[in-house]
Amino acid sequence: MNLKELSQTLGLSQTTVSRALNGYPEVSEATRRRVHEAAEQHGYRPNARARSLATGQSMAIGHVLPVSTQTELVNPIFADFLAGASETYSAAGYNILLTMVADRDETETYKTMAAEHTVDGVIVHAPRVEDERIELLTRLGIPFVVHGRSSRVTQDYSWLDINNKGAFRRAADLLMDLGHQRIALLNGNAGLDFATRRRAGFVAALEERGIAPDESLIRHGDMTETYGYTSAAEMLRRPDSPTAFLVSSVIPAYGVRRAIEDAGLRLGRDVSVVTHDDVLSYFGSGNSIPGFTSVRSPVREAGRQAAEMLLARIADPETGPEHRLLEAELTVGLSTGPAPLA
Amino acid sequence: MNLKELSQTLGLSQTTVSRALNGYPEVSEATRRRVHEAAEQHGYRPNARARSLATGQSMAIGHVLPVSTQTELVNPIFADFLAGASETYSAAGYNILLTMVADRDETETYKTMAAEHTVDGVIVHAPRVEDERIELLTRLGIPFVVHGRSSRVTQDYSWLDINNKGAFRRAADLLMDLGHQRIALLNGNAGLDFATRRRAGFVAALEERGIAPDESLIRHGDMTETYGYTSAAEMLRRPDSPTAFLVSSVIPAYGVRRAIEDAGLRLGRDVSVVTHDDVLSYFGSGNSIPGFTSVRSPVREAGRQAAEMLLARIADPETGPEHRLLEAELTVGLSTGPAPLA
DNA sequence: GGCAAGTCCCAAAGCGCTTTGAGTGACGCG
DNA sequence: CGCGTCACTCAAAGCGCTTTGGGACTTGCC
Repeated sequence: MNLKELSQTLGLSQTTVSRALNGYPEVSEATRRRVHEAAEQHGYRPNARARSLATGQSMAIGHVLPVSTQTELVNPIFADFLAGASETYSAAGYNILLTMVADRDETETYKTMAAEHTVDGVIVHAPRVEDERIELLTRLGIPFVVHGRSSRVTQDYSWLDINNKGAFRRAADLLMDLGHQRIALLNGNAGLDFATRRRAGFVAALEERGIAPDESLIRHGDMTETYGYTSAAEMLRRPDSPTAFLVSSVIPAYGVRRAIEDAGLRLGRDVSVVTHDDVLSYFGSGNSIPGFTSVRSPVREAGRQAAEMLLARIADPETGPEHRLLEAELTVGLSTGPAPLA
Repeated sequence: MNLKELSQTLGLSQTTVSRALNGYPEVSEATRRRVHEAAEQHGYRPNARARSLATGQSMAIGHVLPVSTQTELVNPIFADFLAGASETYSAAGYNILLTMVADRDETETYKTMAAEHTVDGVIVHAPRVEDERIELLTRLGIPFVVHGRSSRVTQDYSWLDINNKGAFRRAADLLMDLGHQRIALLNGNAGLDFATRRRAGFVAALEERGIAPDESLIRHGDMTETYGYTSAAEMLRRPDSPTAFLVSSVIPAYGVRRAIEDAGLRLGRDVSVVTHDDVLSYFGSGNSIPGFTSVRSPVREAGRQAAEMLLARIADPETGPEHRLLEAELTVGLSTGPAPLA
């Protein structure tokens, strides 16, 4: 059943039926009701392709997820972020157009999206310190919101980020308050903006207390369990092993935990761990005592809000860029304790 | 730049330009080259919306991911599955249209997709034992492939599954070979088909050796870390606590591990754990010794293959349904050992 | 009663592409 | 030289919707 057929059965023109369905005021209430009933009865829904062509809107938002070239890793936080965004979209009738590409092919994907008009807007994930995508999207004229920020980009753009620097500064402060002096940082991939900010927060906290950060205790890498395990195992073998770890995600934190236990040490007593936890739904602490002390931020909520910001920009491109900084909260769990006496 | 403009600059008709670009034989090589060069130079790409309307294909595949109503959980294996599928799609010019909905709203989503012609095909995720979506999609005439199976559906349909029953039978056999008699099963959500099959494999293995399965040692639930932790903690407090756990995913397995350690026991010595591991990229064991003994199956590869099957069906709807059963492999890690003497 | 304003509805023109059906010119052959 | 065949190219008709620009018919007011 298409519009033509529906209007014929109703004895009305396509115009009137279309207007009735789309809530235009030029249609009497009686007609509108008739039309709605007939549409309901025949199961009529406007063909999305035709509608898109006519309106010029595709009612789809592009999400381009980078797949790490090294480990083929898809960061699991994306699933929760998308779940949040999806709520906002479906309420507004938008769909998610998902593309997963090796990170170096991303710009090509955006160009295609722009040229083929496949999406009405884009969320930029995992921005790098210097990210050419922002300039590219601006040039292409596609509305976008960045999940995170790109420190070295000078132009103004919409972003939603969590206070990574503040979060890691506080986490480091907590550990130092507990007496820890040798703290390792297992960070995300170098080049990613959030990793840089976390590192900056960590380093700032140390330096404030007159501790020189030890480069050999700072690592960057894809946030896998193995990364956490191997890094921690190696560091714990050293004579001057760290007494605490600050870990960028709960997944490698589990690896760190495994390394600690393998070394015959006890988590929270011999070695402390603070993790950044993006409140992943499958690690939800439910009603049990939280395993890890962590700085947590609600990814799902971030997804919801980023989507809102984007839809607002699409609806009114005139409004200037918007910025939102979400704070992470520090939750003390069982993985931290006073530094052991040397 | 659209087709009309491009053809004008070239002094050709739209037909010829379109044909040249789409590789039809009626165009001379010289003309084709000229057209391609001009397209390249002006950055012309056909408008996807217009093309879709004209061809009747939307070049998008729908993936409807269920979000658990209880825990708001998005199963993280989807990320890897999608990454695999995405490879196949992008090679063929297809996009992923992602929808995340509370599991009970799924049928509505499919109806909308069918009525609005938003997708050319669909992958069905997380099928239940009795899943009305299969009948619905058949009726709607949307090509689909099920990732998993639905045991009580009698009609024939395309699916790609792993041998869940066989995998859990072998895992249980391994544990019993090691002398374990009291084995707990932390399964996925009841009602999900794979959970039923895993349970069946587990129960069959036990009964083959004359062991009556103890219902109080079998649990169903969303596969979170907390689920693993609380279930195991509770079971380990009992006087007749299990000496081994068979866990449906690596995430709750980490919870089980935590419970074991909290109880002052040692994993792999006092208590054994075998987990089903979907080879999640972020748990990639890399070059470290695998932490858990596990039955593993390559989700990413499953995504790739399921996508291939679907595209084949779309290309030629005449071919009958296809079935693929992938085997899981049993990898022995450090989490299993002989049953402790009573 | 006449006119303006309001209400409701319509025909037709796009949106940018693919594809049908036809036409034109060049060429080879008898 | 005339005719049939290729090899290319074209104009125009959709695809199914939205939206412009009116038109017809009521109603209200002077």
